[in-house]
Amino acid sequence: MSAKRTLSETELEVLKALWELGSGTVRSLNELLHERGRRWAYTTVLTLLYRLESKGFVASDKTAVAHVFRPLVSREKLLRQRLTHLADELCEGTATPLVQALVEGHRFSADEIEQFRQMLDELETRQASDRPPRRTKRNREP
Amino acid sequence: MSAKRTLSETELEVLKALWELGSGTVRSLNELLHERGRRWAYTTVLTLLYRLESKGFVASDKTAVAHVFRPLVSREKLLRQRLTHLADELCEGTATPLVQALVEGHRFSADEIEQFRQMLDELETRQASDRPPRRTKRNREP
DNA sequence: ACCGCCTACGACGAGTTGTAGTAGTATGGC
DNA sequence: GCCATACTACTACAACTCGTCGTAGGCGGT
Repeated sequence: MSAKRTLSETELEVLKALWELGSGTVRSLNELLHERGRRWAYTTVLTLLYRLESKGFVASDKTAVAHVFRPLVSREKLLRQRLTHLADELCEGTATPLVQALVEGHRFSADEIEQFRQMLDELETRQASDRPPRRTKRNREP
Repeated sequence: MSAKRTLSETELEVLKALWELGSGTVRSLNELLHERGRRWAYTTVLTLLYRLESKGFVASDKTAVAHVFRPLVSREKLLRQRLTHLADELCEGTATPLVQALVEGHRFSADEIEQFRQMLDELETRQASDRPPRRTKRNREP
């Protein structure tokens, strides 16, 4: 129940497998991981899932005999979490230096750059019009 | 000599103090940290500096009696490093999802957005001249 | 020769990680 | 109804990291 924010290497690997499957039992996850080259004992995967659960990254449906695990955080959410953490750690919470470091540290194609421009456009109009509360994905009529 | 990439909380705190000072002895660093509320024994700071050194984040000039430590990585470099690691971990090395997560997860001012546009412009021209390998629909204009 | 500062190294308990084993429970086939 | 099987809950444990020093020994000034 203690929501810790750090994932070990192996825990992340299991979480990624879970993202791939959407959801699954220990067995199905272990099979997928086996294909990926991970030769783990069944209980090892189980342990990792427990740890993921106690850290708040996955949840399990325990109605069936074999519990079905599902991710509680998406890759995108985890990314946002990590980026926020990074901003807090190194930039007093501001994100601008992150953007800067990103564009300086990576080579983007012209297409990607164009895509970023569109993201900026969209962001701008959204923030300009969508002033009041908090945007969820519920869009009203077109 | 083993270049490890992880920094503990306290190690990062010392590194940040070192960034602030530019460079400094154990004593000067400890004084700064003391002002920041960190009540550490002298040798604690020394130990943390050793660990930072062995991980490749700082170096020391040992000619004087009191060794003078200096950072080997800037905040920007560390940021880039972390972002690259994040991309490798979660996005198979691609950085685009990071950009996406950044703009989705943070609220930027109009000024910042404008600034990002300029960064994109600059990036584009730099990459266009810097290297002519990839011909996409990049439309040049007079 | 002594004082004070400095470094090199060891230490140590708490927590995390990787990797299971085991004991006990529920279930489906006969 | 009973047994083999599959599954979970719990325990284990060595290696490693972290936070936090303590101590022994060297050197340069008075």
